[in-house]
Amino acid sequence: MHSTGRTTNENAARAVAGHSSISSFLINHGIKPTRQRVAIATHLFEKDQHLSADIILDKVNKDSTISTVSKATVYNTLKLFVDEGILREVAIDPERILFDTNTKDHHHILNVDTGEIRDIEPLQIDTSSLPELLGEKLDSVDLILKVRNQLSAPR
Amino acid sequence: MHSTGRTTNENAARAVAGHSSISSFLINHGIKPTRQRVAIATHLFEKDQHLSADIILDKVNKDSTISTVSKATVYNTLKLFVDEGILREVAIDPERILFDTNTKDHHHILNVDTGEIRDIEPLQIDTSSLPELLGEKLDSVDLILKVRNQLSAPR
DNA sequence: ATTTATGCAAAAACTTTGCATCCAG
DNA sequence: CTGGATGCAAAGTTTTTGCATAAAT
Repeated sequence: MHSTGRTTNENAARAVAGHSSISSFLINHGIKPTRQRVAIATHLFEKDQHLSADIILDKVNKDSTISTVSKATVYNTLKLFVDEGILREVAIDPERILFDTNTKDHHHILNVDTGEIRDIEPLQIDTSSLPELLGEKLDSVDLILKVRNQLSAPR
Repeated sequence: MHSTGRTTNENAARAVAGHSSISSFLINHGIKPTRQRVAIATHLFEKDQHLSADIILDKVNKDSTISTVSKATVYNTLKLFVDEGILREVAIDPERILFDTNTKDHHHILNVDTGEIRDIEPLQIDTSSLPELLGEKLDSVDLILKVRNQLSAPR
């Protein structure tokens, strides 16, 4: 229902590239660009990444060239960004709720040894054996491939 | 490394069916069957289900024909069950960490309107377009299909 | 001036830890 | 007895809420 002809992520990238046009990026999505929100958005959207609420808090308050922010505001702002569709909340690792700045259709690889998360292109999934959805429609497909380091036998 | 010729779930079902042989089920998995653990396991494994820590606490303490249990013990016991492989921690909904009594290979459908979670058989996934895993090996595949109720137009 | 939105301190909810107690050998 | 395991109160984290303040009309 946002009527730009551009995807969210192109906007985000452009906004960051164009430095302080983070503001217009937020405005374009119906979000008032307060100092705190601009500070949070600047750190969030600097690249595609998966961050937890308190990592974001740290980032923002360490480099507080823009503004310092409370924990509550970080949580509230992240929730707002999710509601407005510029950020995605993902349950990749049960240990931590992460926010994913890539809102395009994609899947994840989680290295359970290192905690590293990588984005991958959507894979083909054969849903022909799926039981029919009565009165329901498919909304999204979350796929997480968990991998481990090959510590021992290379074979 | 557990050497019964039976799957975990058959054991669980049998254990519950055979009433107080929950104890032997726990013992078979190297878990000392204390009163608290038996109480928790009895409620957990009564059927395949997805429960959060405090739902389990409620269940156990409401019907405390066996024992009453503190919150901490529920958390510690659940973690123990996960470590011993009779329970699975799943990140299906970012809002809540759930424990899944079905430890067989399977996937999930989450109805985001109702919060209901259903198990489904593993679907075929085409991994041919996957980037190669250098020094890593695939450990598990988590697939969550999110569905919505068809509130409006059926077409 | 009134209304609506914002940001944060405090409260609530969730999870972990340290230690007193229990139990098996 | 003794050593290891157990269970929980209390501490530590994380998240939400309610309200004082700020912005917009």
